[in-house]
Parts: sequence; structure tokens; C-alpha cells
Amino acid sequence: MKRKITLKHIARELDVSISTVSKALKNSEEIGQDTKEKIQAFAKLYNYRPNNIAISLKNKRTKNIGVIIPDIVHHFFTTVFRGIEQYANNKGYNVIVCVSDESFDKEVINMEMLANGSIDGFIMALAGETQLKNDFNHLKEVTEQGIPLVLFDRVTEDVQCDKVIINDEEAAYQAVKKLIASGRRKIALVTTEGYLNVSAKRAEGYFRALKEHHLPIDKDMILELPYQKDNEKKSEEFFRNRSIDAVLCVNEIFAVKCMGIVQRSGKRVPDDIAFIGFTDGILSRLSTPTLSSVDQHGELMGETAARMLIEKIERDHDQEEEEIFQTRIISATLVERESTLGSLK
Amino acid sequence: MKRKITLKHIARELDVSISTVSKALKNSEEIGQDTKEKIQAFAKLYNYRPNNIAISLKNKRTKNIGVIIPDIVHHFFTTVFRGIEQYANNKGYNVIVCVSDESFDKEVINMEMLANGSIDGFIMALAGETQLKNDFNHLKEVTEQGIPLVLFDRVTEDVQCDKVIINDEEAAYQAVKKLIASGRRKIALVTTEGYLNVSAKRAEGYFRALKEHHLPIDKDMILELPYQKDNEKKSEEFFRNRSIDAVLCVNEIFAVKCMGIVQRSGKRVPDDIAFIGFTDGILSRLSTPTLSSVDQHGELMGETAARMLIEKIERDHDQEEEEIFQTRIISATLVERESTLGSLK
DNA sequence: TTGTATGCGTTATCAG
DNA sequence: CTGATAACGCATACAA
Repeated sequence: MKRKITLKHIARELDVSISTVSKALKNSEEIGQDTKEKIQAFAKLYNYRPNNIAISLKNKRTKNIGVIIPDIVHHFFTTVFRGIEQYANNKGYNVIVCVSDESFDKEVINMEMLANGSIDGFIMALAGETQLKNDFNHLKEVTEQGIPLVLFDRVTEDVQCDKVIINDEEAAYQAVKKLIASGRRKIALVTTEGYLNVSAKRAEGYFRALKEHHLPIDKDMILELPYQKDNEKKSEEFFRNRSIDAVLCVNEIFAVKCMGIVQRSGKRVPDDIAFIGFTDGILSRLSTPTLSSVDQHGELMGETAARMLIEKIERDHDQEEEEIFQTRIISATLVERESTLGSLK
Repeated sequence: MKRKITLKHIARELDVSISTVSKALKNSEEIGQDTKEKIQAFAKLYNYRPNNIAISLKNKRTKNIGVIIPDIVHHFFTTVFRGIEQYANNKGYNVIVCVSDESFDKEVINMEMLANGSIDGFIMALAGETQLKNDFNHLKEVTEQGIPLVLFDRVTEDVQCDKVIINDEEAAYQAVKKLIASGRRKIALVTTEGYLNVSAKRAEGYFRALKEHHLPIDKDMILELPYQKDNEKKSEEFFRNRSIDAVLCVNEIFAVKCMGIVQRSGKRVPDDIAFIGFTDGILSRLSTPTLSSVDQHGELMGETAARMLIEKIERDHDQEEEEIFQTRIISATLVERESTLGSLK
């Protein structure tokens, strides 16, 4: 077992000082040609690599960024993560991921753990519980310490930092308009229980489109589903007892589940009912029929967040100018597939 | 902006030495009660937290583990990652993820980056390219340096280390037996192009079941699909020109795609053709019909890998006993759903 | 009971 | 051209 070699080993072996070795390996002009060559050759032979931890301690920069997301199995977050990871890696940063599991406590613990020197900045989407509690002190503490923070998707106005979101309201509005244009009039909304934040904005877009076309807004046409658990019965009951010709769902899972229920009850998609979901993932592409879906461009979102964060990290050290926080809005786009094909009647 | 406070700050402020502060905060018996209280109160007031980096440098342990996977958007890897993250976090470890993107070069670069002190051990699944190249020097270097390594799912016999895999051959065998027991005789296999390793083992199980029941093994009944790209035409052609009454697919994406193709061509699942896939993910649960699928227990796999790794990390430092490497085999289980309901004829 | 010195691996400054 | 020294933040063996 050949342990990692350090500057000290090289110095001792070659009978020079540590600082000479350090400089020689950086190809410093100060060092004589022959000494440099000798040292570089030795270093290469023993495959010397500087120790990241020591460099971090010295530079007070870790080249790590911390990502805290509510759930890694969720396709949207996975996609965002991919965007982050790719961009960050290109820039020489590594990514430490923590999953909050929608729990406030875990989010706090994870943040504190990472904030003590492990990372140069955070990218995160708030846990559901955090949004409910409306307690953002852990975020504020971090920013007050001067650690850059970028929020994406699940954001809050209570914290001053960079943000990346999509135009949820507008995207939902456009989706519903599309449904109306194809002759649908009885349009239901399937959303999350106690729908917050993102879901709420999508609901607003839904309402706006209905209003604009003088269609009635009926709370009875809104189905609220628990976030992670199954609730087939509630959904079945909903569709059984209502006359519905189109549905907007706040995610693709709800959409695909509801399409299944509706089809099993003998109705046809899109002939009898059209469906549009959010999150254009693998489910949308592979369901039968394929699902029209709002693409949230997760990868772009992640890349954008990473770019904003790294800019801030690398600027931070230069000058202490007035902090400017930006909110980037990414335009969602509707991907039309079979579930909205053709007009009604 | 209140910067992070250090032992030195506290020492200066309270006019004591750094080591006194250090000991006081560890509640050492050496320090006088009153000094301890004074120091602890001050530390709490200013929310002192030890710097992770400094501790890492001192202890030569980072409490980070590195995970390198080919793809984070793939459901199976995501699930494994979740198992790793949960277990590691419980044990006080953070997880740094790098995505190799199936590329040999990226895998090497990522490993080298992390191996220079950033992590205490690796968990990884080999990139497709790495398996093709059969070049594992980067893995060997790491293990030679004494960095613990656990491989999962995509493993190789060329590297001496801990491994976690599932009984792919047996699972495929059982799946095909089940198909045969329900009266199916013309059973196709859909696998990855140049099917390696995992896919190869599943193919072996498929062959074994056929042989055991004296069914013909026909290369023409095997469809090879590119890993990530679409190839609808090839699949359509395959199913159009063959008489098939059951299909085993090496992943759920292939299965769902093929079910779609078959259904669009007018055949019925499972009445005319039964389907079984691997990777029991969201697609299997939400496709129409729902897909019978081999559950690889990704989360358990991740947890197991993390447990093995952390055990090794924490033992490593004790004694220099003879290294023992284990291979844990996780039993896959077939989850039966609509796509295999009932017998043929 | 408290403080000093040393080291973890590296870099930067300054002296020789 | 080369080397000694200090510093990053912390822990600890050893003095006082």
C-alpha cells in the first residue's frame, strides 16, 4: 500500500526544502532549471498530487458546492441536479448533495453541517415543511455569514438571495388557453394538497385563463392530492361524479395516474378528456397515450443556478461591492403530445 | 456580515489561550469550572462551530464519501443513491456525487479529483465505456493508496474490493420460468446493444430457463437496443415480423416502449403478449397496463454499499489486519402486475 | 488549571 | 536561486 506522497516527503528525499519543492512544482522562475527538473521528475514518478484539504484550508475555498433538495427520486430535481453537476464540474467544482426529504429539521441539519467550511455556496429548493413553517432563519444565517445562496423552483421572498424559477403562472395560463382553444370548456385542476408556492402559481394561471374566457371558476373542479402517497379512491370518485373534458395537472405523476383512472372507467384520452401535465419527464414521453406536458427545463435551471452561484463565489473574494440579487425566470414550454391531440366534437 | 468565528477569536476576546478554549469547549476536566462556563457561554453566543476543513486536515478523515455513477437521471441509480445518502447521513457522512456519463475519461478525472483528500472512500458503478475498455487502473490506484472502494451493480472481477450486486441471472431465470408456467412459449428478449455484464447475466438466466424447458434458443428472438437513444423503427420491425407471446426486457424503459409499440399494432397486453421488465420504478407502476417488473431493491443496495464502505473506513484506522473483501448479493424479487396477468389460452 | 509547542499539507513572504 | 518562517483552524502532548 503506497500512501499518498506529500511535499515534505519529496523535500526530504531530494534533500531540499519544502518551499523549494512547492515552487518547483509550480514551475516558478525563482528555481534553478536543474533543480526544477529533478523535483518535477521525482514528483511525476511518485504521482504527487496536492492535498485538496490542505489547499482548502489555506485558500479558505473548498471548490465544493452544496446542493440541498427535497427529493432525489423526483425526476424534476434529478434533472436540475444534472444541470448543476455538469456546469459545476466543468468549472472545477464538486457537488455535495443532501436530501431534505421535505423535512424542515433535515434541511436545517444538512445546512449547518455543510456551512461549517465544507462548501463555498449553496443551491437549494425548499422542503415542503419549510415552506409551511415559513421559517427561514437557517437560510438567513448562512447568507449573513457571507455564504452565497441560490434558490431554485421552491423559493421564498423572505430571503435575499439569487433565485431561479420558471414562469409557472404563465405556463399554466397558456396550457389552459390551449385547452380552451381546442373546444374544451369543463376543465379540472389536479394539484397538491394545501397547494403552496409553485402549485399555487399554477392554479393562478388556471384561474386567469378561465376568467379571461368567461368560464366559471368552480372549486368543485379542483382535486387536491397528497404529495407522495397514493390516493386512488379520491381520484376515482372525483372523475366518476363530474362532467370533465380536460384536466390540468401540476405534475406528470398526477397526470398519468389520472389518465389511467379515466381510461379504466371507459373514457378515452384525448377524445373525451384531454390532459396536460407539468414536468416533462420520461413518464410523459412513455405513457399511453403520450402526455402533453409543460417542460420546466430542469437542466437549464440547474445550469443557470450553478452559473449564478459560481459567479458570486468567485467574485465575492475580489471586492466588497453592494450585493445585487437577481431572480432569473426560465420560460417553460408546452410540449404537445397525444393527450391533447385534436379538438373536441 | 458576521464572519465565522474561530477558536483564536474567542481566545483573544476572553484573553485566554487557544488550547484552553479548545479544551473548554470539549468540556475537558482539565479546565476550571468558571473558565469553562465563560468560554462556553461566549461560544454559544457567537454560535461557534468548528471548521470542518481544519478538522479534516488534522484527523486525515473528511467524513465525506464519493459516489460516482454513470447517470443520475436513471431511476435505478437514483434509488441506490438515496439509500447511500440516507445511511451515510445518519452516520455523519456527507456525499459528493459525480456523474461519469458513461464516459471512461470522466470517470477517471472525477476519481482523481476526489482521491486527493476530498473523500474517505468511494462507492461506484462502472461507466459503460470503462466496462468496454476493460481498463481499471484508476480503480486499482485508488485501492492501492488504501482508499476503501465499494462497487455496486456494474462491477468487475479485475478489482479487489467490496461489491454489492443482485442475482441477475437467477432473477431473469425466475422471470422467464414464470412466463413459461403461464403457457408462453415464444419468449423474446430485449436487451442493450453489445449487452455486457448485467445485461449478459440476465440473458444467461433467460437462456437457462428456455433450455430447462426444452424451448429453442433463437438469436432471432433477441432485440438489441441502443442504451440511451430512441430506435422505434428497429423495435417496430422486430415485433411486426415475429410471432411472440412474451417478452423479457432488461429494463423498464425498454419494456414500456415495447408495450406501447405492440399495443399500437393492435395486439393486447397481456392477452396476446406478456411483458416483464427489470427496474421496478415509477414507469412500471404507472404504465398501462401496469408492468410486471424485477425489483432490484436499489435503496437496499445503496444502504448496503454505504454500510460496507463506512465499516471499512472506520476500521481501517485501527489495525492493519489482512484485508477481506466481500461480495454481497441482494435477491431481486419479481413484482407481478397486469402485464403478466392470467395464462395464455 | 492553564499555556506552549508541534503538526496536519500547502502557499506566500521575506531573508539569505 | 534557495530556505526559513508564518499562517490557515484545530487538537494534543507536554510544560509550567
